[in-house]
Amino acid sequence: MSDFDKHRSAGYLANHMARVFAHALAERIRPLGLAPGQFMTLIELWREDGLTQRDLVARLDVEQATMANTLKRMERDGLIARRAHDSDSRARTIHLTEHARALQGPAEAAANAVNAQAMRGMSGAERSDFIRLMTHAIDSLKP
Amino acid sequence: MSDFDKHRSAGYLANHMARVFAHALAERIRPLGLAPGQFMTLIELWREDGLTQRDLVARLDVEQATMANTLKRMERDGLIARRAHDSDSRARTIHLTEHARALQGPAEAAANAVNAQAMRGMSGAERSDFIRLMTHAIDSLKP
DNA sequence: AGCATATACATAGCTCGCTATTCAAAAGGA
DNA sequence: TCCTTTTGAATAGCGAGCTATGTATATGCT
Repeated sequence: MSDFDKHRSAGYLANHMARVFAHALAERIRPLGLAPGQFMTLIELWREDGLTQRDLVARLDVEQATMANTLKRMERDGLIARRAHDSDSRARTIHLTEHARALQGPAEAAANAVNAQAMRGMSGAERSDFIRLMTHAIDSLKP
Repeated sequence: MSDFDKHRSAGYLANHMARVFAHALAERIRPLGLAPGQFMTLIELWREDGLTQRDLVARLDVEQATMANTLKRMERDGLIARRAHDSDSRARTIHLTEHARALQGPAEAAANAVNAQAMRGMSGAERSDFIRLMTHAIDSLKP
């Protein structure tokens, strides 16, 4: 009846692939007490501490409400602390705890391992095509 | 401090890409009263009606609990009806309503349009590489 | 036949996306 | 200065993914 084949649909594959990536990452960082959504936030804070929620929203391209909830969980889990902003009393700056700082090495190793596993068997050219084509799709779909 | 670049991380891009795909699809099928998670289930039921929840779980590679909740929402929204299974009283067969059947054309058109937009500007070879490399990553990560 | 195991589904409770709304503070214009 | 608009963040509520558990029915073994 239909010519729609999900195994040839970029959108279906993108969803499926994101789920298996998230699952693989979750397995590896769970022992560290981390969840995948927290990981991306940590990456930005490892790069630069003391960002505001607004900064993180811009860097990670998620909605503000999503980030607010992620930060709430991270605060609950002892990964971040928030301090009053110097010059804007609406904002708070976000700071890694010692514990979160200590996780950088193992967490990045976990992410690198997952990426390596996903691309195992791809040539170097295929790997850069893969990255390039995903970036292309993102740019083409983003409003 | 770190050599981790999210714009070169397959996992980060996979997550980001899945989000923009889902957002683009959601926008286009919302007028039909559909959400993205329901769409994939409908694809299977358009192909073959009267499947069980178990069949759908196997075909779509999601967890049983995820499918149970999706089906509950689809029943609530008048997309499916469930009937007692012929020979197994634990199971129920899942049947599309007339309304859901009528959505096949426009919904598949929406999905095709999103895929086309994502791959706009890719050559034919790049498109098939894209599909192939995503499939490769899924297979490499799946347990 | 009877009991143990396996299976189909439902439910609870979590993460992490989203939209929409609200609130307080900052910035800007008259 | 005062008022409007903009902006930073929180919250409510939903979808869709997950794990873990519960419950009823089938199935299989002895």
